[in-house]
Amino acid sequence: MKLSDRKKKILSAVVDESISRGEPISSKDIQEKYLSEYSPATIRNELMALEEMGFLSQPHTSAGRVPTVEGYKKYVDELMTIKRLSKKEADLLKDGFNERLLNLNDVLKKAAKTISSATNYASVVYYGITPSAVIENIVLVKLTEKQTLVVVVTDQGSIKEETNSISASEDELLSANKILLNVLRGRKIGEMNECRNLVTGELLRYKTIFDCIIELLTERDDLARNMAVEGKDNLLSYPEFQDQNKLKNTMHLLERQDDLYKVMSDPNVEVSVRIGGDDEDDLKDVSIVTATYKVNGKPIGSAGVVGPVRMDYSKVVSILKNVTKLLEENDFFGGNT
Amino acid sequence: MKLSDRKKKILSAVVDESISRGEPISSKDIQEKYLSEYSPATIRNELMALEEMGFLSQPHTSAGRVPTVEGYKKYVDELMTIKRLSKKEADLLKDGFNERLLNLNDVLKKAAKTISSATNYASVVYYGITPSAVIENIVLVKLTEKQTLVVVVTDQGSIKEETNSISASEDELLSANKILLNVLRGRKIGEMNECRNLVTGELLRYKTIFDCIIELLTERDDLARNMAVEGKDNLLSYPEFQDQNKLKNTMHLLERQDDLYKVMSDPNVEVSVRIGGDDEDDLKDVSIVTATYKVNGKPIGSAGVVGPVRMDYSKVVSILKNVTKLLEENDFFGGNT
DNA sequence: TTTAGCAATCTACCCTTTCGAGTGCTAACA
DNA sequence: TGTTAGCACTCGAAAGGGTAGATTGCTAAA
Repeated sequence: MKLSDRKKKILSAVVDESISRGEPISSKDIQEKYLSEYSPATIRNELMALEEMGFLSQPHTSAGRVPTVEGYKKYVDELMTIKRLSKKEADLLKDGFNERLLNLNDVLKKAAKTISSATNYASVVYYGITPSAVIENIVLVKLTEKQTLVVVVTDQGSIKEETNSISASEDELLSANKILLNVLRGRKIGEMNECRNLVTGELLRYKTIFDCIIELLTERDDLARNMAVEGKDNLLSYPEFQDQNKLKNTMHLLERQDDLYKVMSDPNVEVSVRIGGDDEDDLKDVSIVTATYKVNGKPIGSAGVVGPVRMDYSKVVSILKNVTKLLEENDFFGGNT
Repeated sequence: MKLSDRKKKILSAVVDESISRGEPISSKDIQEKYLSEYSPATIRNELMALEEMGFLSQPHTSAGRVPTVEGYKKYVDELMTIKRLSKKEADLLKDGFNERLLNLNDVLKKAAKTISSATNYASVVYYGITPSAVIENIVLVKLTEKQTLVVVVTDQGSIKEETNSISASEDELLSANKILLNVLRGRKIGEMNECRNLVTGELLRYKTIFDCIIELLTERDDLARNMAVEGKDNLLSYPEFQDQNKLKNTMHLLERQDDLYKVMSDPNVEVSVRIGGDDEDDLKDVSIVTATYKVNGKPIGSAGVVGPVRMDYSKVVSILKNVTKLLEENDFFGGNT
C-alpha cells in the first residue's frame, strides 16, 4: 500500500508524538509541530484516510488519533530513520564495560543493565552455546576428594560443571582426559548422541567418565544457557502498564525465563522487531526488539528490549546494535580468534 | 506490656483476618468467627484499648481495625504459633530439588522459585563465600592458548574464573600451582592481603600468576556472590501494591541486588523478621523474612521472602526453615564434610 | 484541493446525594 | 465490675447529574 508523501509525514508525526507523549494526537498538534503549511482541517482529512487504511484509530469520537499495531509496523518498516548515537552516548554505553568483569553472568548482567538504563525499558540479554559448537578442549580436574570439575571448551565458549558422580584417581582422570580428547576433539556438541557408541577397546575402562561427559553435553536445549533480565521496574513508569492485567502479563513473561528465551533466540536476523506480538497472549501488550551477536562468526546470543508498543524503536535499535557490537568486540566469551 | 488473654485472642484475630482478607476488621467479624461468647460491644471496648496501646489503628472513624506495624511485631514475637508443614507440603518443596541441578545458580534459582510459588511472595536466595573461608585447593589449567582457568576451592565452596591475563606454558602453570598451593593452603580468604609479601625466593618467578590469584580473592565483598530473585510478579496480586509508589519502591528494591544483598545477609540469627523496615525509604512498605543456611557449620547464605507487611509470617517462617534445611542437607555447594 | 465554520460527541472533572458499614457512648443489666 | 443493647454519629464508596473543553466530521465556500 503506497502512501503519498504527505500521508507519510502525517503518519510519522502521529507515531513520533505518540511515542513521546503517550496520548492521542490531534490534528492541531500535528499542524503546530509538524505541518504548519496546512490547516488542521486538511490534516483531518488525511487522518481519516489513514484511519480507513488501518494505520490509525481513535479511542473515542472526540479524541485524537493513536497508531494501530499496523501503523507502528509501517513506521518501523518504511518510515523510521535510525539515528546514529552521538559520540557521547556511545561512550556512555562503552563505559559500563570498562570495569573488570569476572564471568559470563556478570557480563550479561552488565549488558542488560546498560541497555535498560539507556532505553528506560526492560532488557534481556541471552547467551547459549549452540549444537554446532566444536569441541576444542576437555579438562578433567579433581577439586576435592569428592568433587571433580569438568570443563568442555568450544569455539563458542566453555561449559563447566562440578560433579561428584566421577570417582577416579588423579592418574586415571589424566589418562581418561587424554583419551576423551582424542575421541571428541573437533566434534560438534550436536553430534554427541552418535558418539555414545565410540566407547570401545581401551576406552571401555573409562566408560563411567565418558558417559558422564556425554550426559553433560547431550539432550539439553539449555546448554550453558545464561540469561540476564534487568530493568523490569522501568516499565512501571509507562501509563500503558497502569492496567493491572497488562502489567501482570508482562511481568509474568519477564519472570519465566524459559519462555522468554524462545522469544529471544532467533539467530537468523541481525535485528528483529516484534510489535504487539500477533495475538499471542503474553506478548500482545508489548513490543520486543532483539539483536543477535556472534562469537567466531556464529550467532550465540542476543540482546533485547521489552517495552510498551509505544516504544522508541529508532533509539532502541541503535542502542542494541551498539551493545551487541561491544559484546562482540570485547571477547568476553572466551571464544578463540 | 502484658496483654490479657482476651486481648491476645482479639489481636491475633485481627492480624489473622487482616492477613487473609486484607481489609479492616470489624468487631462483628471477630465476634462471628473468633469470639462468639462475647458481644460485638465488648469486643469494641477491647479494640479501643488495643488501639490506645498502639497495636491497632483505624483508617477512618467508621471503618474496622487494622494492625499497626507494632501490632504485627507483637503478633510475630509473642502470639503467633508456627505451624509445621504437613507431610504433603514438605514433600512438595522437596520435589523441586530432585531434578538434576547443574550449578550453583540453578540451585539458587530453584530454591527461590520453590519459595516464591509456595508462599506467593517474592523470594530472594543468596550465597556468598565469607572471608573466613579456608583455602583447600587451587587449580590452574590452560583451557586454550589465551584462556587460563583458575579454581580456588574452599571449605565453603569454590571460586572459578577464566582469565587471559596469565600467559605461561603448561609446565610453568603446574609448578606455579604447586608452589602456590604450598603457600596458600590452609589460609583464610580474608588474610589474602597479608599474603602479598610472601612472594620471595623461588616464588618470584611466578609473581604475575601469584598476583593474579591474590587479586581474584582480595578486596571484594562480592566474592562468589550469587543471588536469585524470583516471583516479583507475585506481589502484583496484593491490593497494597496497587499503590504505584509502593510498587515502584518495592520493585526497584528487588532489582538492585547490591542493596538487597545487604538486607539479606545477617548471618547471626537463624531466622530474622523485619516488619515494615523502620523508616528506611525502600523498606517501609514491605516485610522481609530471612533464614540463613550453613555449609560446614558456617553461615554462607540466606533464603528470604519479600512481601507486604500483611504477610503470613507463620507460613513463611516454616517454609523458609524447610528450604534452608533442604539446601543444607543436599550438599549443593561442594563444601567437604 | 484546501480551508473556515460549526454542530455533534464524548471524556474528565466536580458537586451532590444516598446508602451502609462500623464506630463510640450511654444507660441498663447480671 | 464486667457485659451488653440501643442509638446517634461519622465517613467512604457508589451513583447521579451537570459543566467545560477538546476534537472530531461535515458542509459549503474560497
